[in-house]
Amino acid sequence: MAPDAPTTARARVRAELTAEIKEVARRHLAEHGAAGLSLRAVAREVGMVSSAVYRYFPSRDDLLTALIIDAYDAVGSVAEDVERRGARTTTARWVDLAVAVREWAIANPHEYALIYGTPVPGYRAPTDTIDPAIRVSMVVLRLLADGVASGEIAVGGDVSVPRAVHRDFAALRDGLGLAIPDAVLSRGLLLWTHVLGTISYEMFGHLHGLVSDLDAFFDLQVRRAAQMLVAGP
Amino acid sequence: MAPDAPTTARARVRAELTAEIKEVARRHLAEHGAAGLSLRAVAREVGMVSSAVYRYFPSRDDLLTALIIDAYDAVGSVAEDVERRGARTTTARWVDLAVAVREWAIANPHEYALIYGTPVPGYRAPTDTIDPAIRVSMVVLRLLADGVASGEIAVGGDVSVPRAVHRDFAALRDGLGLAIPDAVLSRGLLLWTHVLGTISYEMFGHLHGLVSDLDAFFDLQVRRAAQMLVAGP
DNA sequence: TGTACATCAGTGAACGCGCGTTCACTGATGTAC
DNA sequence: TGTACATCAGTGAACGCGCGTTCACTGATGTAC
Repeated sequence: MAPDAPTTARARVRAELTAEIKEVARRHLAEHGAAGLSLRAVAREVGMVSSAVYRYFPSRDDLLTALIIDAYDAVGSVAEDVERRGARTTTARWVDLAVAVREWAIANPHEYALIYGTPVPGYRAPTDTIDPAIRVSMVVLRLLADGVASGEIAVGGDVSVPRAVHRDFAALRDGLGLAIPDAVLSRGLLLWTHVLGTISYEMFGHLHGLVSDLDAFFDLQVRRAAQMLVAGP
Repeated sequence: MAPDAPTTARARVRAELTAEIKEVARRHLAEHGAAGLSLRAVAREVGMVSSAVYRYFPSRDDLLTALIIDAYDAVGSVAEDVERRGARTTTARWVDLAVAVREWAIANPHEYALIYGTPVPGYRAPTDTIDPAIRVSMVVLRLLADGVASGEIAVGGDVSVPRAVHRDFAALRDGLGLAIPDAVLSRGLLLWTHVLGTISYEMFGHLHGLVSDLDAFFDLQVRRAAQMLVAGP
């Protein structure tokens, strides 16, 4: 988190205020959405004049970027923490991971929307967001590789993957040094997309009126996804 | 579409202008997002003074509601049209349906975001949106029922569904008069969520840099989903 | 340890902009007799 | 077919608001000698 322990009093206050601005901005995000995030309103609540915020963030977009990075890091470390909690079966890991991500989303709906919802119009994500953005995916991919290595995930037979997709899969596999056959990669991505799709469906209100016990529904669907993952093909 | 053929010249002009306002608003939506949709900007482009728009839509939210209903109706009729194009195998219908929805999304990215992305903050959808909203789901559910009836979809054995979820599934089934066992309903929803999840992933930029041939990737994933759907359990 | 200077945080005013919505009004279109 | 009246579309000004960003400035904190 902190790159260096702040030495001087001024540096310490600066770090604290930066954190406070982000904290208030996160709350405003929750109330008015990303497009309605206003520097002036944040400044008002922090107790600064609006121009003072520019000492901390050079523009509104930079503040937004900081929030996006924090959100990716938050859900990323949630995922990593779950994985650290002991080595169990592939299906149990899958279910725990999905449940943890959903719980984070429910606890932080607007931060979820910020990273998995509609992109903020006019906003171009800088390259700083790439590394935090892939942390969750990395956890999923390691889970797939472990499952293949342990034999829990049945690789399955003849899945013909188009050449272009095979190249993408190979690049992903080799770039990360993870041994995941095309068939498993395809299946894993399919089922993980389902997990995030279900969370989005729930968060964005599409299950309203259809599903009454959302916890039970999610649990059921994620367990079935885990079964499909290991069963093959 | 039109509830009644407009009789008088005034009524005809009114219908035309209402359509034109929506058309311009749709374009603005595409450029600035839902939160940035401005009545004044739309009025300016239509060539009216801003207050004149209030003759057609009583508020900004009503204009937004009209756009949301139109978007649901557009993708709904795309789905229904695909289904009307002859009766074939369940897997072929599934793939065609998914591909058609994705093509609509690519052609109308901001209308897709409007209905499947982050909800507009502060906007509460009125009940008028419910019926158009479920058209696509209805097509999917009919496809599941047909697949079960024809025997193409293997029902599979012992899927234990929690009581609460079973009640929701039963309500859905009975409300629509479609014979879809719990196991198939669960699997169908799981895989359809994957389809929309993959489309959202692509539309919202999460596959950028990972997948180069998006058409081939989507095609592969959707075919695999179709196989999983019919295979059971 | 003390002083001189540089750096930084925060102020307050201003620029120029856009927004949704209301209201009294003019003039055109439609309707009833 | 012609006239009197009601309805409707569109105008233009106004209200009250909020926004991001810049800039010259004061005063406090940190640093080098």
